[in-house]
Order: sequence, then structure tokens, then C-alpha cells
Amino acid sequence: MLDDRKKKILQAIIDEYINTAEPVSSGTIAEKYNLDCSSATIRNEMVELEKSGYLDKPHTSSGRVPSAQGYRFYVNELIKEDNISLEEIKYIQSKLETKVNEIEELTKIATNTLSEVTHYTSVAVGPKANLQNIEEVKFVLLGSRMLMAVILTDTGIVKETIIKFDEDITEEQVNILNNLFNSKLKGKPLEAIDKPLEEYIFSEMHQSLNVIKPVMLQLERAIREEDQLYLEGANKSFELPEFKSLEVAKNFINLLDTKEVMLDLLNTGFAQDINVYIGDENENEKLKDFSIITFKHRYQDKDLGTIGIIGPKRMDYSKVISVMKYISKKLNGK
Amino acid sequence: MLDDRKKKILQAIIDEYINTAEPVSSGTIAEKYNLDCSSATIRNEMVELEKSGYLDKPHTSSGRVPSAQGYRFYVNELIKEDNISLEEIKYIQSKLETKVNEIEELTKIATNTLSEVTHYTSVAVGPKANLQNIEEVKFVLLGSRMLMAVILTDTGIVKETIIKFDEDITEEQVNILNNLFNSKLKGKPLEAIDKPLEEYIFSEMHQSLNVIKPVMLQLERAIREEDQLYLEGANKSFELPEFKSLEVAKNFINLLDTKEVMLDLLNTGFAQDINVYIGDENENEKLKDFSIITFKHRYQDKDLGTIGIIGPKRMDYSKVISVMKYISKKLNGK
DNA sequence: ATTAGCACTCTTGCTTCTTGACTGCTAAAC
DNA sequence: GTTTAGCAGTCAAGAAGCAAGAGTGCTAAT
Repeated sequence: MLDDRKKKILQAIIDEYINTAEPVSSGTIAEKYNLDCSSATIRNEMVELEKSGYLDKPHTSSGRVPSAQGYRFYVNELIKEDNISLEEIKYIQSKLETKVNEIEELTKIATNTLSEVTHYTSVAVGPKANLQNIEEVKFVLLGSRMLMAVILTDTGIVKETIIKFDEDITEEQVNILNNLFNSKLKGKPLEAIDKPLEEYIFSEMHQSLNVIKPVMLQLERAIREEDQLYLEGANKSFELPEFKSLEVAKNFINLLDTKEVMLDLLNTGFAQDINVYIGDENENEKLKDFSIITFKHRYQDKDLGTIGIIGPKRMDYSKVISVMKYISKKLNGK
Repeated sequence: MLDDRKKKILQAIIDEYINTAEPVSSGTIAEKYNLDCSSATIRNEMVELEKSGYLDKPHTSSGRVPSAQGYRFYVNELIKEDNISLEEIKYIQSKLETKVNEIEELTKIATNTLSEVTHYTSVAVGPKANLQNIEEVKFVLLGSRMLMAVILTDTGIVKETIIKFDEDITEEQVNILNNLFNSKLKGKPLEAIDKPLEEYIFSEMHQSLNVIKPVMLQLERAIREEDQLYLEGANKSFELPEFKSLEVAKNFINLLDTKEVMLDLLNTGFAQDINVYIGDENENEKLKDFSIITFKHRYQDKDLGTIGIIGPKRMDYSKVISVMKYISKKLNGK
């Protein structure tokens, strides 16, 4: 375990590095941070911190840089008090007070605010389909050959999809659909719209209802449709010095453009309120230069999706975590 | 006007530059392109082409590079035949055959295909609200305190929006809304949902219908809501040599992240089928390093939005234009 | 255990030089 | 009057060398 002074030195190095993005020398620490010892002592401690894996050195005669393990220790052990100002709190409050009619809207506002306050790129994704229960299904006739299916879930999320037909649909058929799907699906998870249900309906319904097949097909498609990745402030990242490296910048764009990796990450399990992924802690090679911090958007403890920040490993973890904690609390308690 | 040989040389230089991204020397042209003259002659011609503004020179002892004017001449006068392969045609066909229920879906597929075939970043935006007429308005009750308004337009676009209330809504109120809005709005442009209409309704309806105010408010919001910019293949641009320059890369990200400039451009008037904007032809400073080529997504000559390509000025105009022409024709004739 | 002092290392920025790719011009050839 | 061979002149880009500066690690004194 690290003794008290080592902790202080590690903290000082990380704080300094987060600010300057330059390798930190023993001299700087001795000067700026009051640790009551000389640069030589700090140097000795640094050697040990490096041996234990908390620090890295770009080359022999340079200062130290935190390793992933160093950041991890910092996040787990060294961040104690909240790092959020009164102005920030007020700003977040005012943003989250906006009246919205759809929850997705609120997720977007929160994501937006998060990016504005932290100055990092933020991302969001809606709740997983398998976590939502169907509250109501409504079919609406549009014109004479288009049907809109609207599914209201218990999270308040509304999914709509449209089905086109080659022949006219009657009001009666719409009624049958409404009755059928509501009686079969109310209270069930979204995933209950599946092949077995389709087969069940077909065996049960003796009259041939040839509208059902396309309806089922389209509903299934709508449910399993790839999640949307909402992105805010991608340009903010490009102001950071680590994005001077073309390699890093390209990886970043790729990561966000492919979406897949990000969606995976945002959808993974949540032990704590706030989840921190530091660089190569993620097995995925593409993430090795970045850190991602996420939290679940909950309202009255119902899962409404995930919101996150992506940035360089040298991230202001304490600020991001504080801001997230506050936003998360506000969203849930509203 | 340019004589025949000058045209050929200009074409050769542009073709070569599009391929290599390096300033083109008189020697290369003399070697690779059969113009039956020596590099010295080509050099003489180049001097004149530069004087007339078709070519630029990065520095005294370097080869030539096309100027914006050069590209413009190339696009207007030199591109003659289609530059699209059988495989590409087949691929596009197969992609556009996908059955879709919503037109937005088709726009996305086309945008996607365009990016895949050309290897550039593509963008799309839906049709302007003021160009669409209302065909039908339907209000659907979700639960007891949520109302979903669905607007079907003559372009087949469906807009939905949700309105929440603090008290229960009755089926009767829903019926009144349906009758009222359909009788007032059928055949009118989307923009007819405005303040004057609201005032008219209020003066006409003597019974106090306190549901109407929030409905109108939300409908207006939905109509005027900022257009969505759909983006595909942003990472493809980052493979191009011009994006080695951090400055250019940052401008690109900014351009797409801000959306505003792109939306403006995609929504501007259309003289021809295909519109080409080359570098600083756009007054906007942010566009000076890029070229944008757009076309209207039309189906049976109805306007369904705009699709475009954004890339460096050194773009394969002939390929992009050919592919766009083909996609455009396919979309319209389907 | 701490620290002053110093030799050693390595980056960074600066010059200088060389190489090579092009051009533009001139004068001869067609 | 074109066209072209030939050649001097220009400039970018890369290599090499050098000096300065920042930082470390070690040793010996405190």
C-alpha cells in the first residue's frame, strides 16, 4: 500500500499533468505543492511509484506521467470532495428545468449540458429494449394504406413505426389489431414481440388476417433496430493537445463513426452509479488512448438510458465525476 | 478561351492531381499522357494556364496544382462521359431495392450508398417544412394524459410529436381536436400551423378548449424544429492526405459538429440537378478548404430532401457526379 | 531519512548543407 | 513561328551537427 506522502505526491503529479499535459518533473512538484521536502526526495519517491506501476516515463530524462494504474488509484482512492462550482450548479439547474414532452429530449439536454460544463465530448444512448415493458400499443391509420404503430412503454418512451400496404386497410382491421396486440402485450417486455408470438397468433386466429404478417415484421424490426448514438461536442476534443497526434484524432473519429464500440460500452452492466473506464482497461484496442465515464440516466429509479463522456486518458476525472453525480441526482429526483 | 491542347493539359493535370495529391510537374504530364510534345512545351502552356488563373503553384520550384477556377472549368467543361462501373451500378441497384416503409429510411440508404461508392463523407437533410402540404392530422391518446399528434404530409413524411397534460384527456376531446385540425389544415402547407391560426381558433371556438393551447405550442415547435443533419462516413475523410493538416481536420469536425453551415448549404436553391460548390466559391470562410456536391432527393419530382458529399477541393468530381446522377435517377424513377 | 551537488541522458530547436525536383529562359532545330 | 534541348536558378525537404535546457539518478554529506 502507498504511504501518505506517496499518495500526496501521486495526487500532485496527476493534478499537475491534467492541467498542463506535460510530463511532470520533481522540481515542479517541490515548488508548487507544499510537501515540505526537496525535489531530491520527491525524485526518490517517484522512482518507487514508477516501480509499483503508478507512473510512467516517456524517456530517461523526462518527467513522469501517470499510468492507467495511476489514474485508477486516483479515481478510486484520491478523489474525495466534489469539484463543482456554484455557477455550474446553477447553470445545470436552469438547463434541466426545461419543460420536455419526451424523455429522449431530456436525455439530450442532459448530454448537452454535460458537454458544456465539462468541455469534453459527451455521448448518450436510450434504454435497452429488453428493459422496457409495454404499456400500450396503438395502431393509427394514415391515409388508407399506411398504418402507424405506436408503442408506449413504462419508461415513457414512445416507439413509432410505419407499415405500408398494397391494399386499403379498414377501420375494422385496425380495431382488431388494437385489441389483439393490447391484450397479448400489455405489461410484457418489448422483446415479447418475437417469432413465438407471431406463430401463436397465427395458430390462434382462424380468420386469415393478412395484415398481421407485415405488422409483426415491422414491429420486430423497430424493436431490434440498432440503438441511436447521440453525440455532443465532438469538436471540443479536437482542442485538446492529445489530438495533435493524427493517429489519436483518427482513432477518435473512427470510434464515434463506427458507433459499435461505444454502444457496447454504454450498454454494459453497471455496478456503481458512475462507471469509469480508463484507457486499456477496456480490452478493445481502439479505446486504449481514451477514457470513458458513464452513468445511467434514471428517473424514479427507472432506466432511461446511459450518458457518458469520452476524452483522453488525461481527463479531469474529478470534475467530470462531480458534474455527473450532480446531473444524475437532479435527473432522478425531478 | 482555352485552345484544345490547353484543355487537354489542364485535364491531365487535374486528373493526375486528383490521383496523387501531389503538385504535378511538366515531366509527368509529358511522360504519362500522350500529348505529343515535350515537357518544355507543356511548361510553356502551364505558364499561360497559370496566368489565366486555372493553375496555382505552391512555390517557385514546384509543380502545378489546380485552382478553384481550374476545378470549376473542369467540372463545367471537361467532364463529359459517365465515370461509373458496372459493379457500382449493380451495387447501387441492390442497395436501393431495399423495401422501406418511411422515406427518411430511403434517404438514409441512398446517403449511405453514396458514401460507400465514392469513399467520401456524405450528408443528408430532409425536405423543408414550407414545401410540404398537410394531408392528414391525427391525434392519438397514449395512456390518459399523453397525446401524440401525427402529421402526414404529401411527401409521405410523417412527423410525430407528443404533448403531455396535467389532467386526463377524454376521447371526446381527442375527436374535437381531430375534426378541428383536419378541417382547418388539410391541404395547407405545414407552415400554416402558426400564431394566426391559433388566434383564429381561439376566437372561433367559444367553448374554452384548454387543450388547444399546449397542442398548438407543441405542434409549432415540432414544425420549426431544427433540421436533422444525417452524416455518413466521416472517418473516410480522415484517410485523405489533406486531413494530415490538423488545421483542415479541425475545420472539418467543426463544420459537421456545428451543423448550421451545412444545413444552410443543403437548403439553398437548386438551379441544376447536381450542384457543385468548390472551395471558396462559398462566401463562408469555413468552407474554403472543401468542396461540396449536392442533389435533391426527388421521387416523382416531389422534393424529399437533399443529399450531398463533402470532401477536399481535390475531389474526384467526375466519379461523384456520375454516381450522384445515377442514384438520383434511380430514386426518382422508382 | 533527507538533501545538495553533479554527471549523465535525452529532447528540442536551430543552423547548415546536400540533394533532387521543377521551373523559366535562351538559343538552336524543325 | 512552334517546338524542344539544355542549363542555370530556386526552393523544399531531409540529414547532420550543435547548443541549450530540463530532468533524472546517484553519491556523499547532513
